[in-house]
Amino acid sequence: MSSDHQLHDHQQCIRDAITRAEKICAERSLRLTDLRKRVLELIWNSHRPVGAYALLDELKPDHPAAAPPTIYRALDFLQEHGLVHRIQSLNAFVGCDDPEHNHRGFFLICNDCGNAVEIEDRIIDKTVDETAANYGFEVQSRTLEATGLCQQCRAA
Amino acid sequence: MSSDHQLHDHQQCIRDAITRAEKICAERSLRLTDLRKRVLELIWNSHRPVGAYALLDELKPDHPAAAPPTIYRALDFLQEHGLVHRIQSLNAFVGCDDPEHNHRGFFLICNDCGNAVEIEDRIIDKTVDETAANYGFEVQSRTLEATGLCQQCRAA
DNA sequence: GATAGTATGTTATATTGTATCATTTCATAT
DNA sequence: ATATGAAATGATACAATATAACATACTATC
Repeated sequence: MSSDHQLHDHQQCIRDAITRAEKICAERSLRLTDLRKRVLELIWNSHRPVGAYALLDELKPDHPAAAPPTIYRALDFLQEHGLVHRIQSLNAFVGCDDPEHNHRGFFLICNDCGNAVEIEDRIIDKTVDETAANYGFEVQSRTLEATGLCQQCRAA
Repeated sequence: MSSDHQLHDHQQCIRDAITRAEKICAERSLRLTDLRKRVLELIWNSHRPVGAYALLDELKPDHPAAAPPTIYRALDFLQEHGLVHRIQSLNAFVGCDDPEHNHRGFFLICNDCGNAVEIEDRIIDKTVDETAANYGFEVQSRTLEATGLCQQCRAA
């Protein structure tokens, strides 16, 4: 069945994300603790941005001591090393597909299904930096988030 | 003295913003009440994004009944009609220079002085929309905020 | 196994934002 | 001028998001 296949893909997707994280943390001598790994898994459970308190609720069953700082510290670590991104317009977090490459994503957030896809696009980054430079502004960080309808939801 | 001139410019800038707001509200049969006008003035007191609770504190002396909903309702009104914008990465608000023209700004936020400047740039908007379209995504709203150093602060 | 640095536990609190219902104000029609 | 309905504001309570501060536990290295 297709749903089995999807399910398999989904589980695989999470495992891949964890594998990438483990690789990076090993390379950089970072400690991907059980807690941090678990939070990363929970984030990857969907492609929707997830709020810190939603993660906390999901974490609590198998981690009763979890409190807000627990989550926020794990998220800080994961963000700091590019494993997750924060979606400013939603106060929520998504996994990063490509943590090896230091970057700031461009997020497409579907108003219908809620999924967020991250795009890396050098042209946009360049255009943004150059436009800012025209105003004498030196860009250090970018936040670029668009909401709208994803391909699937437009078709449906 | 230069500071006098600056002060004058600043006061003039606020008055201009209010004048623009009055014009727009008159044209559209909107009610720019004393409260809303006052909140808009407070926002224009600086070019820095201001938080809702900071506005509330500034409002309270001459408006003792003010409570969080007071501010948020005024901000909703002002945003809805393009008179102010929300800076998502700061949970704060800035006045809009060009409320006549329905748009989403591109904000340059200085990490040093805290000022935010709004740019309107059709090329960026177009690039964003087109890039999204390459992924089958139809953009409905954009959030574009860059932090860095403004011209003045780079020079200093 | 002592120690120093990192990570987590624990409690409390700060900050940001809404829900809800009561009251007042305002424009319009009568 | 007043009745009326819609819009705006008052007032109270609370929800949701995020951090401060200090105690304890873990882990790598010596």
